[in-house]
Amino acid sequence: MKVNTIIRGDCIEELKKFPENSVDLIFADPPYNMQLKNALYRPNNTKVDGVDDAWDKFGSFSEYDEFCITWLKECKRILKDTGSIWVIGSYHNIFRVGNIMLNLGFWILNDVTWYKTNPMPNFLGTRFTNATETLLWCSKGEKYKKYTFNHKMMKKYNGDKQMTSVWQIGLCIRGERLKGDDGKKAHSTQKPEELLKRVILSTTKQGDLVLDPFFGTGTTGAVAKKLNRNFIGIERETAYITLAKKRINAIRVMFPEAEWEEEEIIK
Amino acid sequence: MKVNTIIRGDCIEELKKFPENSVDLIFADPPYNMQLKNALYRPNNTKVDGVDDAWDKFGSFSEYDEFCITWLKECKRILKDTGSIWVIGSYHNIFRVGNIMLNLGFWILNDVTWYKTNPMPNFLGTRFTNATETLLWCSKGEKYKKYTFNHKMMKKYNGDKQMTSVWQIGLCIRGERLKGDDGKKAHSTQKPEELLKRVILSTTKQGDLVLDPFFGTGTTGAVAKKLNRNFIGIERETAYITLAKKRINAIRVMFPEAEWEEEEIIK
DNA sequence: TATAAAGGTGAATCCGCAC
DNA sequence: AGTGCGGATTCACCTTTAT
Repeated sequence: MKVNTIIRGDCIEELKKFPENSVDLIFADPPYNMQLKNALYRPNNTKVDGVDDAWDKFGSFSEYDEFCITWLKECKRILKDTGSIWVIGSYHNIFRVGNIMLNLGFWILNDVTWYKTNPMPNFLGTRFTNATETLLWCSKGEKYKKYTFNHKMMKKYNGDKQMTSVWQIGLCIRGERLKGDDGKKAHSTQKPEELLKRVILSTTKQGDLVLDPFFGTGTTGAVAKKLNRNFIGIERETAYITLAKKRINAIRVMFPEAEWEEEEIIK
Repeated sequence: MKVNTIIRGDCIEELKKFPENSVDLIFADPPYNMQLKNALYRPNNTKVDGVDDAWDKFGSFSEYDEFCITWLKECKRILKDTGSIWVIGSYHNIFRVGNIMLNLGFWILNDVTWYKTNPMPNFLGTRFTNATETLLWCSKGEKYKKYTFNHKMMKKYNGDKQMTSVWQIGLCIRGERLKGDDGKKAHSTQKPEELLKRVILSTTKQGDLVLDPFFGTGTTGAVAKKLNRNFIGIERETAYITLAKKRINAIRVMFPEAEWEEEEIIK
């Protein structure tokens, strides 16, 4: 299988082509099915640039469920017994996704809270500021206990204290946020590299294969490369693929944390 | 309906006796179905006193689901159109509960993260420290928009900054933790009063009726009384009821925050 | 009496292998 | 599938005991 590449195509169709037990880690950032109805305005009357992409539209819960059941089933099939899977979502979709994953036999290891240091406030004062997204980290099933978890490395990364399931990380903004030719954000839901860094650093070894079925602008690939991991991305939209390729090819720097693992291997 | 009382009986049977549209707020802390298998020991060889109560045992996911569908349906029926419901859970159950609530038409307003300041570590280094529980705050449905939310009060309570969906609160320990005659914790999952304080303060008015279908040792009732709200608790176990009654009868002090609302009403 | 050391504990899906 | 055992493993508090 060719690695460090982006496959252009439909997520489900492409996942079906993977052999069983072939992937070490899956990171999935699926559509959230946000069900946004009306435009949202800030107090100063400027419009909030929300997620209204066609790919985030589903007709009903069951349509969204069907979609998730299908791609998650394929993920389970192609995941190695020692592998694990991460899925990120918000309250709009994570309870449906989590329920499906449990029904498919995935075994939840942690529900990690991405605690945003700079969330968008609730302008109308109708709710608490929605300051989190949730990452579900799961092994292939209850009996698969040999999943990779670099406990000591994450402890070191966290200042010699065991890392908790709450990760305080800022939104992906400014220089890190990819812009299109029009100067606007190229992807509506680009994730911060720090998030992927913790995911990949904690649950893979160097040389492992990381698969991202919703590759977008390639944050997973960029971080995998910086950490000496192999990656495969699946993405439908050519515009995203173009940006991701450019981004990943430009990477020359390695995160120093990638070397920490070597120490463990030598020891 | 008699308020400020504890009903002894089965949660579902008792909920069925409530009239429609009669309750302002529901706080539910249902069994989590933790599925604990073996004993767990700390590195110093002391045994962790885990949750092994009979009330937390369910035969299967579908058995647990059926239970939750039934009591949540009743909750929806008896909730006022201006009311809202909170359900707390961990990753063991919250994805099933959340999925069911969505299917029943509840409308998620926030998924609040209880970020524990002093969680129990993962002793064997097999996962991240599980540092959170999740509270789902929902209105009766998408079209019910007149739910109570004391935005200004919570902002004041939070040092004049809008409160976010992440609440850093310690575990219920020491003096606050109710003990039995044997000196051991009376209830295995007693919640901190600070958690209920934020729930009741933010989403009810003085004099409102708060219902807790899994009353336990009565944290909801105690906080409701301190905040000048009425409460009804449903609880099956006599031992818990005895403790809760004693606890609530002993309360003479009011949380000063209860008075804040009067200011709003006067204004 | 003051300070230090030791002990207790919390909604926890917490190991791996040999026999 | 169950049992037994060697070995690696923890954070923030507060309470109790020791120096």
